Amino acid sequence: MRVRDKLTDGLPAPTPAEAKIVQLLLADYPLSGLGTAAQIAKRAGVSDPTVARLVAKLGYASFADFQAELLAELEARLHSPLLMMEARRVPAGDDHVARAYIRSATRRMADFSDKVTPAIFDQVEELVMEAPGRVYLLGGRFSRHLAGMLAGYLGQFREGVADLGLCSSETFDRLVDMGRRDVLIVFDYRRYQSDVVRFSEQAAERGVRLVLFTDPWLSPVAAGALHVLVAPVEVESPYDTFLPPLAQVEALCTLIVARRQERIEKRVVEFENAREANGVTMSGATMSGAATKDRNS
Amino acid sequence: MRVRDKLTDGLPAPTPAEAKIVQLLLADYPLSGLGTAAQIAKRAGVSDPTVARLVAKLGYASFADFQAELLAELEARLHSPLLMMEARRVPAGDDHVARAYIRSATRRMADFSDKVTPAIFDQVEELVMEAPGRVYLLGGRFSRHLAGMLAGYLGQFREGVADLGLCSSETFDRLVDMGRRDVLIVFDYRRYQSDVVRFSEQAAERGVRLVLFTDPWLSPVAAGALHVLVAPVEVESPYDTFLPPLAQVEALCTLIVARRQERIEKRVVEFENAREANGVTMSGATMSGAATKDRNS
DNA sequence: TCAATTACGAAATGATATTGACATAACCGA
DNA sequence: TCGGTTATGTCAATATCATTTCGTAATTGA
Repeated sequence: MRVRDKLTDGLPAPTPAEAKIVQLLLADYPLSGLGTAAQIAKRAGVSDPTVARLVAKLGYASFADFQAELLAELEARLHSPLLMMEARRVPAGDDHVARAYIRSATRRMADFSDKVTPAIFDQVEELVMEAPGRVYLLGGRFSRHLAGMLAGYLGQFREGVADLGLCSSETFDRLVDMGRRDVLIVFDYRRYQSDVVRFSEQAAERGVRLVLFTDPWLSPVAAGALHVLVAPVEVESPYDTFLPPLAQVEALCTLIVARRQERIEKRVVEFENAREANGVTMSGATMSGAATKDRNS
Repeated sequence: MRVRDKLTDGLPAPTPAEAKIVQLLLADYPLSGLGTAAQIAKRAGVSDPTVARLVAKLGYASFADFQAELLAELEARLHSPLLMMEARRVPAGDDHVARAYIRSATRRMADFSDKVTPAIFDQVEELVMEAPGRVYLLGGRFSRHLAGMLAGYLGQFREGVADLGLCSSETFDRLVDMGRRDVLIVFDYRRYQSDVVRFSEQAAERGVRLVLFTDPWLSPVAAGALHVLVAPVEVESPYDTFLPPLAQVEALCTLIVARRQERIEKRVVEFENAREANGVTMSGATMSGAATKDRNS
């Protein structure tokens, strides 16, 4: 039963003081119930114990219990309209699964874009580009592909970038080469993989500075990480989405390029020349892509 | 200034503990900030005074002051649902590079989500899941990670999935095993890689059915492909984005799961058991993630 | 009008929260 | 490697809160 219903129908014969409180709580439901019991009492013009007695009468074990239910309702009310907001344009429901998924993921991205903390990107950018040692990349079963992608970009930006790939027994051998001067970038999303966590912990013990990409539930790696980049992953799908994490990766790369333009340009040009010379990319009618693409299209 | 803005931009260089709190508060904003400071501290894994110090740093006289503003915002939001739209404020222009990028990518995604053609997903789903032979995955320098990710998912859905990884000279040896019964899924975005194109063409000649993920300028592979999935890649960045392509990949997987539930569930459960038995994932307080995750958080 | 019952507030209490002071640990520059 | 600095947890003091107890006022039924 909803809290609101209990307020309206839960009391067969409310006393005058009770009526005052109920009226106040319903006035701008559910916000008025969010403060302390004392505040409610004062605003309703009754004494503190009367409020306590009321919630007890309504069947709650305590005022805290009552407030917890109120919060749960508020959460439901706050979450669903937010996520439905943009979906309403389309008579959702019998939409195609694929399009529904992309819409859902897009909404998640929009939600995420308002919660980005730029400062952490600055810090990670600084750490990764200034690290005197090497930069190692590690990921879980799926997230390792994010690691690989970031490794690909970083390799264009600086030397000494190493993608550890799949975490195997041999991977642990790499630990002996890792130390204070190095940085380890870990991707770990639920369900957190024990080998990734163990490797990260051992690296942290060796003084390696850790950067962690994870979900809001925080991988255990977070404990030893210097910087933690959190991204939402939930969508209307049995699987979690990697779109927000990928957005973080790409945003970080964009930031690095913006900050270290001169240093990177030289390096990228050399790469391009090497690739060109070996005919790696199609020469013909291709547009200038990647790092050198023109911006006017 | 809104509380949320202070959280995202109020700290030029948040300390690790501060970052933890900020992320928690943003995670399900603004509800997570409604409890007591002690609750927040416990959930963020920091001490009570650290929370108090943070709100002080953000310019609030006290924690109560901070919470009062939070409540005021919540009230405004609840009273006029239209205000929720206003939350999508227009960036001032001198926005941080990282956030500007994510906003840009989000807009690209929103644009893309209106242009999805569901039919092609159905066709690809059918082709991939019904193919009597094997399913091969191939990608370019960066896009091969998308291929790897899709390979990871597909491997859970059916047998005979092979990620070809980096296109090397040895990769071409695999051609001899490929034939009419097989499917090759190619990821090729500008700049199109000649080895990927050549491999795909030769596969097509052998009767392998091709599925191509590419950008609007169409990789040369498109000529011999049975199905082509196009996704926009341009953003406000020197690099192209892989967000829309990744969204396609994830949407395809979601579709497959939705269509082949029974068949897949058995397979996934077996995988899970094997992983469980070998302690691959953290056993403790981890939520049930991925395919078996619960949806009530 | 009276007595019994219920409602209610004042004060007290035990618990909890906030915040300041202090100490330790981590970090940074030399 | 070593001071100086900052960050952060521990402890303690104070304030506040929820809740119990008790006494009084209001209400009800005869």
